[in-house]
Amino acid sequence: MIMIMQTLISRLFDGAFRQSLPSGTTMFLTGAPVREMFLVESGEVHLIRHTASGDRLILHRAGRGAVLAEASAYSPHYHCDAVAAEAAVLAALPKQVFLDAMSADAALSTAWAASLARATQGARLRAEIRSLSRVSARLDAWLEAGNALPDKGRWQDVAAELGVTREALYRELARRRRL
Amino acid sequence: MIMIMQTLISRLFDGAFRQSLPSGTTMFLTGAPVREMFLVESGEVHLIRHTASGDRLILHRAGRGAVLAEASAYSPHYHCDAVAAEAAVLAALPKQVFLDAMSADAALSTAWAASLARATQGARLRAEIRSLSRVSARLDAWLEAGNALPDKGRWQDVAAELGVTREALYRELARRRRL
DNA sequence: CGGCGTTTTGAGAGAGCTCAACATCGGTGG
DNA sequence: CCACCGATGTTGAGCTCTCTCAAAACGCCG
Repeated sequence: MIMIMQTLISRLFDGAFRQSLPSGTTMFLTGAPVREMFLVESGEVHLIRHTASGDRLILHRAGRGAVLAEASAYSPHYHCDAVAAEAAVLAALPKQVFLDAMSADAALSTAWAASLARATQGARLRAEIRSLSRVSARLDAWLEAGNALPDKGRWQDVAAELGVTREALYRELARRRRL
Repeated sequence: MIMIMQTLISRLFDGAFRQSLPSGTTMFLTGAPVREMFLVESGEVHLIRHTASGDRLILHRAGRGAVLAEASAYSPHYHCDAVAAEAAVLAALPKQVFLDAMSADAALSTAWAASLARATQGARLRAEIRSLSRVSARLDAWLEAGNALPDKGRWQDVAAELGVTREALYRELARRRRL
Protein backbone atom coordinates (compact mmCIF):
# COMPACT_ATOMS: atom_id res chain seq x y z
CA MET A 1 0.00 0.00 0.00
CA ILE A 2 2.67 2.44 1.02
CA MET A 3 4.84 1.38 -1.87
CA ILE A 4 2.04 1.97 -4.33
CA MET A 5 1.38 5.46 -3.02
CA GLN A 6 5.01 6.47 -3.03
CA THR A 7 5.30 5.18 -6.55
CA LEU A 8 2.40 7.40 -7.55
CA ILE A 9 4.32 10.49 -6.54
CA SER A 10 7.55 9.31 -8.13
CA ARG A 11 5.66 8.65 -11.34
CA LEU A 12 4.53 12.25 -11.41
CA PHE A 13 8.17 13.14 -11.98
CA ASP A 14 8.64 10.59 -14.76
CA GLY A 15 8.80 13.09 -17.58
CA ALA A 16 10.59 15.70 -15.53
CA PHE A 17 13.90 17.31 -16.29
CA ARG A 18 16.78 15.63 -14.47
CA GLN A 19 19.72 17.24 -12.82
CA SER A 20 22.93 15.76 -11.46
CA LEU A 21 24.42 17.31 -8.35
CA PRO A 22 28.04 16.65 -7.40
CA SER A 23 28.50 16.23 -3.67
CA GLY A 24 28.55 19.58 -1.93
CA THR A 25 26.49 21.39 -4.54
CA THR A 26 23.90 23.87 -3.29
CA MET A 27 20.49 23.37 -4.87
CA PHE A 28 18.79 26.44 -3.44
CA LEU A 29 19.19 28.95 -0.65
CA THR A 30 16.89 30.39 2.01
CA GLY A 31 14.78 33.18 0.59
CA ALA A 32 15.05 32.06 -3.02
CA PRO A 33 11.76 31.92 -4.94
CA VAL A 34 10.22 28.48 -5.30
CA ARG A 35 9.84 27.68 -8.97
CA GLU A 36 10.04 23.91 -9.00
CA MET A 37 9.49 20.88 -6.85
CA PHE A 38 12.30 18.33 -6.63
CA LEU A 39 12.30 14.59 -6.23
CA VAL A 40 15.47 12.88 -5.06
CA GLU A 41 16.14 10.01 -7.45
CA SER A 42 19.44 8.98 -5.93
CA GLY A 43 22.00 10.24 -3.49
CA GLU A 44 21.23 12.39 -0.46
CA VAL A 45 20.31 16.03 -0.10
CA HIS A 46 20.35 17.89 3.23
CA LEU A 47 17.97 20.69 4.08
CA ILE A 48 19.89 23.06 6.31
CA ARG A 49 19.17 26.11 8.39
CA HIS A 50 21.91 28.12 10.05
CA THR A 51 21.43 29.77 13.42
CA ALA A 52 22.97 33.08 14.43
CA SER A 53 25.11 31.25 16.96
CA GLY A 54 26.63 29.22 14.16
CA ASP A 55 24.85 25.90 14.67
CA ARG A 56 23.81 23.98 11.57
CA LEU A 57 20.35 22.46 11.82
CA ILE A 58 19.89 19.60 9.38
CA LEU A 59 16.12 19.71 9.04
CA HIS A 60 15.93 16.80 6.66
CA ARG A 61 18.22 14.20 5.14
CA ALA A 62 16.30 13.55 1.95
CA GLY A 63 17.16 10.28 0.26
CA ARG A 64 15.87 8.36 -2.75
CA GLY A 65 12.17 8.89 -3.31
CA ALA A 66 11.82 11.95 -1.10
CA VAL A 67 10.31 15.20 -2.29
CA LEU A 68 12.51 18.10 -1.23
CA ALA A 69 11.13 20.76 1.12
CA GLU A 70 7.51 19.69 0.87
CA ALA A 71 6.23 22.93 2.37
CA SER A 72 7.83 24.91 -0.44
CA ALA A 73 4.89 23.84 -2.60
CA TYR A 74 2.77 26.20 -0.53
CA SER A 75 5.27 28.98 0.02
CA PRO A 76 6.62 31.62 -2.38
CA HIS A 77 10.18 31.22 -1.13
CA TYR A 78 12.40 28.68 0.61
CA HIS A 79 12.93 28.62 4.36
CA CYS A 80 16.12 26.59 4.30
CA ASP A 81 19.10 25.72 2.12
CA ALA A 82 19.44 22.48 0.15
CA VAL A 83 22.88 20.95 -0.27
CA ALA A 84 23.86 17.61 -1.77
CA ALA A 85 25.44 15.61 1.04
CA GLU A 86 26.57 13.11 -1.56
CA ALA A 87 26.31 13.07 -5.35
CA ALA A 88 22.62 13.13 -6.19
CA VAL A 89 20.20 13.13 -9.10
CA LEU A 90 17.09 15.27 -8.81
CA ALA A 91 13.99 15.38 -10.98
CA ALA A 92 12.45 18.86 -11.22
CA LEU A 93 8.84 19.73 -11.95
CA PRO A 94 7.51 23.29 -12.22
CA LYS A 95 5.72 24.09 -8.99
CA GLN A 96 2.44 24.89 -10.71
CA VAL A 97 2.51 21.68 -12.70
CA PHE A 98 3.03 19.83 -9.44
CA LEU A 99 0.14 21.61 -7.73
CA ASP A 100 -2.17 21.24 -10.71
CA ALA A 101 -1.46 17.53 -10.86
CA MET A 102 -2.39 17.25 -7.19
CA SER A 103 -5.62 19.11 -7.78
CA ALA A 104 -6.52 17.05 -10.82
CA ASP A 105 -5.79 13.60 -9.47
CA ALA A 106 -7.46 12.61 -6.22
CA ALA A 107 -5.44 9.41 -5.84
CA LEU A 108 -2.22 11.33 -6.28
CA SER A 109 -3.35 13.95 -3.83
CA THR A 110 -4.19 11.27 -1.30
CA ALA A 111 -0.78 9.70 -1.74
CA TRP A 112 0.84 13.08 -1.25
CA ALA A 113 -1.12 13.80 1.91
CA ALA A 114 -0.38 10.33 3.25
CA SER A 115 3.34 10.75 2.74
CA LEU A 116 3.22 14.16 4.40
CA ALA A 117 1.27 12.76 7.33
CA ARG A 118 3.82 10.01 7.82
CA ALA A 119 6.67 12.48 7.58
CA THR A 120 5.01 14.54 10.30
CA GLN A 121 4.54 11.51 12.48
CA GLY A 122 8.18 10.53 12.05
CA ALA A 123 9.51 14.01 12.73
CA ARG A 124 7.42 14.34 15.87
CA LEU A 125 8.73 11.04 17.14
CA ARG A 126 12.29 12.08 16.43
CA ALA A 127 11.76 15.33 18.30
CA GLU A 128 10.52 13.46 21.35
CA ILE A 129 13.31 10.92 21.20
CA ARG A 130 15.82 13.73 21.18
CA SER A 131 14.27 15.35 24.20
CA LEU A 132 15.16 12.31 26.29
CA SER A 133 18.27 13.08 28.30
CA ARG A 134 19.99 9.70 28.44
CA VAL A 135 21.48 8.05 25.37
CA SER A 136 20.17 4.73 26.60
CA ALA A 137 16.58 5.98 26.62
CA ARG A 138 16.94 7.48 23.15
CA LEU A 139 18.26 4.26 21.72
CA ASP A 140 15.50 2.25 23.38
CA ALA A 141 12.78 4.53 22.07
CA TRP A 142 14.30 4.49 18.61
CA LEU A 143 14.51 0.70 18.54
CA GLU A 144 10.97 0.37 19.86
CA ALA A 145 9.75 2.57 17.05
CA GLY A 146 10.60 -0.25 14.68
CA ASN A 147 14.16 0.73 13.82
CA ALA A 148 17.02 -1.73 13.83
CA LEU A 149 20.71 -1.24 14.39
CA PRO A 150 22.47 -1.29 10.99
CA ASP A 151 25.71 -3.12 10.23
CA LYS A 152 28.99 -1.81 11.50
CA GLY A 153 30.11 1.08 9.38
CA ARG A 154 26.83 2.94 9.69
CA TRP A 155 26.58 3.39 13.42
CA GLN A 156 27.51 7.02 13.19
CA ASP A 157 24.35 7.58 11.18
CA VAL A 158 22.38 6.24 14.13
CA ALA A 159 24.23 8.56 16.49
CA ALA A 160 23.27 11.49 14.24
CA GLU A 161 19.69 10.29 14.12
CA LEU A 162 19.57 10.13 17.92
CA GLY A 163 21.25 13.49 18.27
CA VAL A 164 24.24 12.27 20.28
CA THR A 165 27.97 12.09 19.61
CA ARG A 166 29.33 8.90 18.14
CA GLU A 167 31.41 8.31 21.26
CA ALA A 168 28.32 8.37 23.42
CA LEU A 169 26.59 5.84 21.19
CA TYR A 170 29.65 3.59 20.97
CA ARG A 171 29.87 3.55 24.73
CA GLU A 172 26.20 2.70 25.07
CA LEU A 173 26.52 -0.11 22.55
CA ALA A 174 29.60 -1.45 24.35
CA ARG A 175 27.66 -1.29 27.61
CA ARG A 176 24.90 -3.41 26.10
CA ARG A 177 27.29 -5.85 24.52
CA ARG A 178 28.66 -6.55 27.98
CA LEU A 179 25.23 -7.77 29.14
CA MET B 1 -3.90 32.72 2.99
CA ILE B 2 -3.03 30.38 5.82
CA MET B 3 -6.11 31.44 7.73
CA ILE B 4 -8.33 30.74 4.75
CA MET B 5 -6.90 27.28 4.28
CA GLN B 6 -7.16 26.33 7.91
CA THR B 7 -10.70 27.56 7.91
CA LEU B 8 -11.47 25.27 5.01
CA ILE B 9 -10.55 22.25 7.05
CA SER B 10 -12.39 23.47 10.13
CA ARG B 11 -15.45 24.05 8.00
CA LEU B 12 -15.39 20.42 6.91
CA PHE B 13 -16.22 19.57 10.50
CA ASP B 14 -19.06 22.09 10.73
CA GLY B 15 -21.86 19.56 10.72
CA ALA B 16 -19.91 16.99 12.70
CA PHE B 17 -20.90 15.43 15.95
CA ARG B 18 -19.35 17.19 18.93
CA GLN B 19 -17.88 15.65 22.00
CA SER B 20 -16.80 17.18 25.30
CA LEU B 21 -13.79 15.68 27.03
CA PRO B 22 -13.14 16.41 30.69
CA SER B 23 -9.47 16.89 31.45
CA GLY B 24 -7.68 13.57 31.66
CA THR B 25 -10.10 11.68 29.45
CA THR B 26 -8.63 9.19 27.02
CA MET B 27 -9.96 9.60 23.50
CA PHE B 28 -8.36 6.54 21.93
CA LEU B 29 -5.57 4.08 22.60
CA THR B 30 -2.74 2.64 20.55
CA GLY B 31 -3.95 -0.19 18.37
CA ALA B 32 -7.58 0.88 18.34
CA PRO B 33 -9.24 0.93 14.92
CA VAL B 34 -9.52 4.36 13.31
CA ARG B 35 -13.18 5.10 12.64
CA GLU B 36 -13.26 8.89 12.77
CA MET B 37 -11.10 11.94 12.34
CA PHE B 38 -11.14 14.52 15.12
CA LEU B 39 -10.79 18.27 15.09
CA VAL B 40 -9.88 20.04 18.33
CA GLU B 41 -12.35 22.90 18.75
CA SER B 42 -11.11 23.98 22.15
CA GLY B 43 -8.86 22.78 24.90
CA GLU B 44 -5.76 20.68 24.41
CA VAL B 45 -5.27 17.01 23.57
CA HIS B 46 -1.95 15.21 23.90
CA LEU B 47 -0.87 12.38 21.63
CA ILE B 48 1.22 10.05 23.73
CA ARG B 49 3.41 7.04 23.23
CA HIS B 50 4.88 5.06 26.11
CA THR B 51 8.28 3.46 25.92
CA ALA B 52 9.21 0.17 27.57
CA SER B 53 11.54 2.06 29.90
CA GLY B 54 8.60 4.10 31.15
CA ASP B 55 9.20 7.39 29.38
CA ARG B 56 6.18 9.26 28.07
CA LEU B 57 6.69 10.74 24.63
CA ILE B 58 4.25 13.56 23.94
CA LEU B 59 4.21 13.41 20.16
CA HIS B 60 1.80 16.28 19.75
CA ARG B 61 0.10 18.88 21.87
CA ALA B 62 -2.96 19.48 19.71
CA GLY B 63 -4.76 22.74 20.36
CA ARG B 64 -7.67 24.60 18.83
CA GLY B 65 -7.94 24.00 15.09
CA ALA B 66 -5.66 20.97 14.98
CA VAL B 67 -6.71 17.68 13.43
CA LEU B 68 -5.77 14.82 15.73
CA ALA B 69 -3.29 12.18 14.58
CA GLU B 70 -3.26 13.20 10.93
CA ALA B 71 -1.62 9.96 9.83
CA SER B 72 -4.53 7.96 11.24
CA ALA B 73 -6.47 8.96 8.12
CA TYR B 74 -4.21 6.60 6.21
CA SER B 75 -3.83 3.87 8.77
CA PRO B 76 -6.29 1.22 9.97
CA HIS B 77 -5.32 1.68 13.62
CA TYR B 78 -3.80 4.27 15.93
CA HIS B 79 -0.10 4.39 16.75
CA CYS B 80 -0.43 6.46 19.89
CA ASP B 81 -2.84 7.35 22.69
CA ALA B 82 -4.87 10.56 22.81
CA VAL B 83 -5.57 12.14 26.19
CA ALA B 84 -7.20 15.45 27.01
CA ALA B 85 -4.54 17.54 28.77
CA GLU B 86 -7.25 20.02 29.65
CA ALA B 87 -11.01 19.99 29.11
CA ALA B 88 -11.56 19.87 25.36
CA VAL B 89 -14.27 19.79 22.73
CA LEU B 90 -13.73 17.61 19.67
CA ALA B 91 -15.64 17.43 16.42
CA ALA B 92 -15.72 13.94 14.92
CA LEU B 93 -16.17 13.00 11.29
CA PRO B 94 -16.28 9.41 9.99
CA LYS B 95 -12.90 8.64 8.47
CA GLN B 96 -14.37 7.74 5.09
CA VAL B 97 -16.40 10.94 4.96
CA PHE B 98 -13.22 12.85 5.69
CA LEU B 99 -11.26 11.06 2.97
CA ASP B 100 -14.07 11.33 0.43
CA ALA B 101 -14.32 15.06 1.05
CA MET B 102 -10.59 15.39 0.41
CA SER B 103 -10.89 13.45 -2.83
CA ALA B 104 -13.89 15.45 -3.99
CA ASP B 105 -12.65 18.94 -3.22
CA ALA B 106 -9.29 19.94 -4.63
CA ALA B 107 -9.11 23.18 -2.64
CA LEU B 108 -9.78 21.30 0.57
CA SER B 109 -7.21 18.70 -0.33
CA THR B 110 -4.65 21.42 -1.01
CA ALA B 111 -5.38 23.04 2.33
CA TRP B 112 -4.97 19.69 4.04
CA ALA B 113 -1.65 18.98 2.33
CA ALA B 114 -0.43 22.48 3.11
CA SER B 115 -1.22 22.11 6.80
CA LEU B 116 0.51 18.73 6.85
CA ALA B 117 3.55 20.14 5.11
CA ARG B 118 3.79 22.93 7.65
CA ALA B 119 3.37 20.50 10.49
CA THR B 120 6.23 18.46 9.09
CA GLN B 121 8.40 21.52 8.75
CA GLY B 122 7.68 22.55 12.33
CA ALA B 123 8.30 19.09 13.74
CA ARG B 124 11.60 18.77 11.91
CA LEU B 125 12.72 22.09 13.28
CA ARG B 126 11.74 21.10 16.78
CA ALA B 127 13.67 17.86 16.43
CA GLU B 128 16.80 19.75 15.41
CA ILE B 129 16.42 22.31 18.16
CA ARG B 130 16.23 19.52 20.70
CA SER B 131 19.38 17.94 19.40
CA LEU B 132 21.35 21.02 20.43
CA SER B 133 23.10 20.32 23.70
CA ARG B 134 23.07 23.71 25.40
CA VAL B 135 19.88 25.38 26.60
CA SER B 136 21.19 28.68 25.32
CA ALA B 137 21.51 27.37 21.77
CA ARG B 138 18.04 25.84 21.87
CA LEU B 139 16.47 29.07 23.01
CA ASP B 140 18.34 31.04 20.35
CA ALA B 141 17.26 28.71 17.57
CA TRP B 142 13.68 28.74 18.82
CA LEU B 143 13.57 32.53 18.94
CA GLU B 144 15.16 32.82 15.51
CA ALA B 145 12.49 30.55 14.11
CA GLY B 146 10.02 33.36 14.74
CA ASN B 147 8.89 32.44 18.22
CA ALA B 148 8.63 34.94 21.02
CA LEU B 149 8.92 34.56 24.76
CA PRO B 150 5.39 34.60 26.24
CA ASP B 151 4.36 36.46 29.38
CA LYS B 152 5.42 35.26 32.77
CA GLY B 153 3.27 32.40 33.83
CA ARG B 154 3.81 30.46 30.62
CA TRP B 155 7.54 30.08 30.63
CA GLN B 156 7.27 26.45 31.62
CA ASP B 157 5.53 25.79 28.33
CA VAL B 158 8.60 27.11 26.56
CA ALA B 159 10.82 24.84 28.63
CA ALA B 160 8.69 21.87 27.56
CA GLU B 161 8.84 23.00 23.94
CA LEU B 162 12.62 23.19 24.11
CA GLY B 163 12.88 19.87 25.87
CA VAL B 164 14.64 21.14 28.99
CA THR B 165 13.68 21.38 32.65
CA ARG B 166 12.05 24.59 33.82
CA GLU B 167 14.97 25.29 36.14
CA ALA B 168 17.40 25.19 33.24
CA LEU B 169 15.29 27.65 31.27
CA TYR B 170 14.78 29.97 34.25
CA ARG B 171 18.52 30.08 34.79
CA GLU B 172 19.16 30.83 31.14
CA LEU B 173 16.60 33.64 31.20
CA ALA B 174 18.13 35.06 34.38
CA ARG B 175 21.55 34.91 32.73
CA ARG B 176 20.27 36.94 29.79
CA ARG B 177 18.49 39.42 31.96
CA ARG B 178 21.82 40.18 33.61
CA LEU B 179 23.22 41.34 30.25
C1' DC C 1 -5.06 36.01 55.16
C1' DG C 2 -4.01 31.50 53.20
C1' DG C 3 -3.33 28.35 49.43
C1' DC C 4 -1.38 27.20 44.94
C1' DG C 5 1.25 27.56 40.95
C1' DT C 6 5.17 30.00 39.01
C1' DT C 7 9.62 31.81 39.40
C1' DT C 8 14.19 32.01 41.56
C1' DT C 9 18.35 30.34 43.43
C1' DG C 10 21.49 26.89 45.68
C1' DA C 11 24.19 22.63 45.86
C1' DG C 12 25.53 18.12 44.42
C1' DA C 13 25.49 14.21 41.28
C1' DG C 14 25.46 12.35 36.93
C1' DA C 15 25.77 12.11 32.05
C1' DG C 16 27.28 13.62 27.82
C1' DC C 17 30.70 16.43 25.37
C1' DT C 18 35.38 17.33 24.08
C1' DC C 19 39.97 16.20 23.21
C1' DA C 20 43.06 12.59 22.65
C1' DA C 21 45.24 8.20 21.75
C1' DC C 22 44.91 3.99 19.56
C1' DA C 23 42.89 -0.17 17.22
C1' DT C 24 40.52 -2.02 12.98
C1' DC C 25 39.37 -2.54 8.44
C1' DG C 26 39.14 -1.90 3.42
C1' DG C 27 41.13 0.01 -0.35
C1' DT C 28 45.28 2.00 -3.05
C1' DG C 29 49.53 2.11 -4.89
C1' DG C 30 54.42 1.11 -4.75
C1' DC D 1 53.00 -8.46 -0.48
C1' DC D 2 53.32 -4.70 2.32
C1' DA D 3 53.07 0.26 3.54
C1' DC D 4 50.06 3.83 3.75
C1' DC D 5 45.73 6.20 4.16
C1' DG D 6 41.14 7.48 5.53
C1' DA D 7 37.07 6.31 7.84
C1' DT D 8 35.10 3.84 11.54
C1' DG D 9 35.22 1.96 15.98
C1' DT D 10 37.11 1.89 21.04
C1' DT D 11 38.47 3.61 25.25
C1' DG D 12 40.33 7.02 28.69
C1' DA D 13 40.27 11.45 31.35
C1' DG D 14 38.62 15.81 32.50
C1' DC D 15 35.21 19.60 31.87
C1' DT D 16 30.91 21.43 31.63
C1' DC D 17 26.34 21.54 31.58
C1' DT D 18 21.94 19.87 32.70
C1' DC D 19 19.22 17.22 35.90
C1' DT D 20 17.56 16.44 40.43
C1' DC D 21 16.33 17.59 44.93
C1' DA D 22 15.49 21.47 47.98
C1' DA D 23 14.17 25.77 49.78
C1' DA D 24 12.30 30.14 49.44
C1' DA D 25 10.33 34.40 47.21
C1' DC D 26 6.47 36.07 44.43
C1' DG D 27 1.96 36.82 42.63
C1' DC D 28 -2.76 35.88 42.02
C1' DC D 29 -7.25 34.74 43.68
C1' DG D 30 -10.84 32.83 46.64
